Amino acid sequence: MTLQTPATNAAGRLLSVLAAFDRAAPALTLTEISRRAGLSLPTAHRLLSELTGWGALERDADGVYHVGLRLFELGTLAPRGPVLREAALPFLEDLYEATRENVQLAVREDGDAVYVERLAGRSSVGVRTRLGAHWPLHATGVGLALLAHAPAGFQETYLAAELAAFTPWTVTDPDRLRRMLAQVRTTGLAVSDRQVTEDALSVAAPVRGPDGAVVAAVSVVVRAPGSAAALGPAVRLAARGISRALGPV
Amino acid sequence: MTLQTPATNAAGRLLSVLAAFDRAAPALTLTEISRRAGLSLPTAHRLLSELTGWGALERDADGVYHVGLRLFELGTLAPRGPVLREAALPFLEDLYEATRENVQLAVREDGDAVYVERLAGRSSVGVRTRLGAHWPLHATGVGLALLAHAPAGFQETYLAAELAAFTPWTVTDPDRLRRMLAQVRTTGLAVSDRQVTEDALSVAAPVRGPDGAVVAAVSVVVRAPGSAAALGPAVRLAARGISRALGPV
DNA sequence: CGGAGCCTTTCGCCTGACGGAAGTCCCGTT
DNA sequence: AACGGGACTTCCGTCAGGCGAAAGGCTCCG
Repeated sequence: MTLQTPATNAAGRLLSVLAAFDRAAPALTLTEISRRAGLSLPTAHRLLSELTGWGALERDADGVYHVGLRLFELGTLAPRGPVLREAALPFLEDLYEATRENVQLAVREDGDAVYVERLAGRSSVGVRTRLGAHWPLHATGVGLALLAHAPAGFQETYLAAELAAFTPWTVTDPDRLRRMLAQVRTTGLAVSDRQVTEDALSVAAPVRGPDGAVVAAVSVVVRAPGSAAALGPAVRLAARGISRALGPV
Repeated sequence: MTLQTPATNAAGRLLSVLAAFDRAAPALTLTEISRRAGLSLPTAHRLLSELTGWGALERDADGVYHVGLRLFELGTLAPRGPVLREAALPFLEDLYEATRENVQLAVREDGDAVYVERLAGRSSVGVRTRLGAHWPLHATGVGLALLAHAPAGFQETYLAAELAAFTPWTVTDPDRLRRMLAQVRTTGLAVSDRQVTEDALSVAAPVRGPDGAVVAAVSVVVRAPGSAAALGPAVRLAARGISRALGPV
C-alpha cells in the first residue's frame, strides 16, 4: 500500500499517486501522498493537479485529496465489476430471498478475492464488507471457490507465497488446504476454512463464463453451523443461473 | 468522448488513454484507443502496457482492452460515489418501500448529473439507468435540483453554454428554466421539465452536506402525472434523512 | 503467394519532466 | 509583534526518459 519501488517512469509515477489511496486512507494531503508514492513534493503536486483537473481526484476545502467521480464512472465500466454485478443481481436477489442470509459476489484479482456485490438484510448488524474490499483467497468461501478453479500453476504459486509470508490469515497446513481445494472441485461447493475464519462461515459456488472458465463466485453466510449442507443447493443454483446469464455475452 | 486536445504531456497522455473508455465504448482495441486518444500506436501500446500491468485495465484473450478491477476498487473510495451511496442507502430503501417507484441518487459533476445509486423494482421493465451514467443537468429532476442549488456563477455559465451548444435536450427557453430554478429553490422540490423529457417525469429534492451546501439529490419517478404533488413529501423526507446522516462526517 | 490489418519492438533525437531551492501562506507560540 | 515551523506552491536549469518513424512479426484471406 505504502511505497512499492520508487517508480522510474512518468506513467508509473502517476499510477503510484493513485495507488496511494486505499480503503485505509481514502483522504490524503499532498505531503502524505508524496511520501506514500515516493515522489518529491513538487512532482506529487504537479501530478495531483493533472489528476484533479481531469476529475480522477477531487480536492476539498481543506486541501485534502479524495478519489473523484470520474474514477467512479470509469470503475462502473469494469466487465468483472459492476457489469458482472448487473447480470448477477437478479440471481443474488433470489438467493437472498430464499436464504435471508448475507449474499456476496466476488472475483479474483491476483491473490485476493474482490467483493463486487453484497446483499445484506437491513436487520443484519454485522460488519458490512464494503464493495471493492479484498481478502486473501484462502480466508473466505468465495476465495476458496476461486482458488480451487484458478489456473493450475497459480495455486502452487499462491500456496508457496502464503507459506513465505506470515499474514494474520496464514495457512497453517498447506496440505490440508490442498485437500480442501480438491474437495471444492469435486463437490462444486466451497466452505470457508474454520481454522482461518473462526466466526464467519460461508458456502460458495463458482460462476463460469461462456468459455467454461470460472470468472466469479457466489456465497451465502452460514449462521447456524449445521445448516451449511442445507444452503449448498441454493448457492449452486444461483451460481448456475448467473453462469447461464453470462452465456450470450 | 473521442479526442479532446492532443495532450501535450505524459500525464495527460496517460489520462487520455483512460478517457478513451466510456459507456458507449467499454471495450477497445489498441488501434481504436490510439485513435481516440490521439496518440501514435507505439505510445498507446506502451501506456496500455503500463496500465494493464498496474491493473487499471485488463486485456482479454482477443487482445481487447477493458476497464480493470483496480479502477473499480479505486472508484469505490469516491466520497461522492459509493461512500455517499452507502450512507444514503437505508433512506433510499425507505423511499422505495413507501412509493414503489424507481428511486435514484445523483451528484453533480460539471454540467452533468451522475447517477450514484438507483433502486428499481424487479417488475420495472423500463430502461435501467446504469450507475455512473450522466445526463445534462436540465434533463432530469435530480439535475434541476442540483442546478438550482449550484454556486451562483455556475448557473449562468451553464445556461450560456446550453444556449451555444445544440444538444438533443437543448433548453428552448432559458428564462423559463430560470423561473423553474427559482421555484425549485423556494419549494425545495424539483420536477423534471416535461418539455425536455417527454416521458420520464420525476420529483427530486436536494441533499445537503454538513456545511449546508447541496451535495446530491434524490428523486422518484412519477408514473401517473397527477401524483407528482403526492410524492413530494416522501422525497423531501428521504433527502432530509440523508442530509442528517451526512452530519457526523 | 502477396497484401492488408493489427500488433510489437527497436532506436536516436529532443522535449518535457524532475527536484533543489526559494517564495508564500497560515498557524500557534513566545 | 516578531518568530518559527509546517504545508503548500512556483521557478528554473539540467538531463533522463518519452516520443514516433520505421521496420519486423503475426494472422487472416483471396
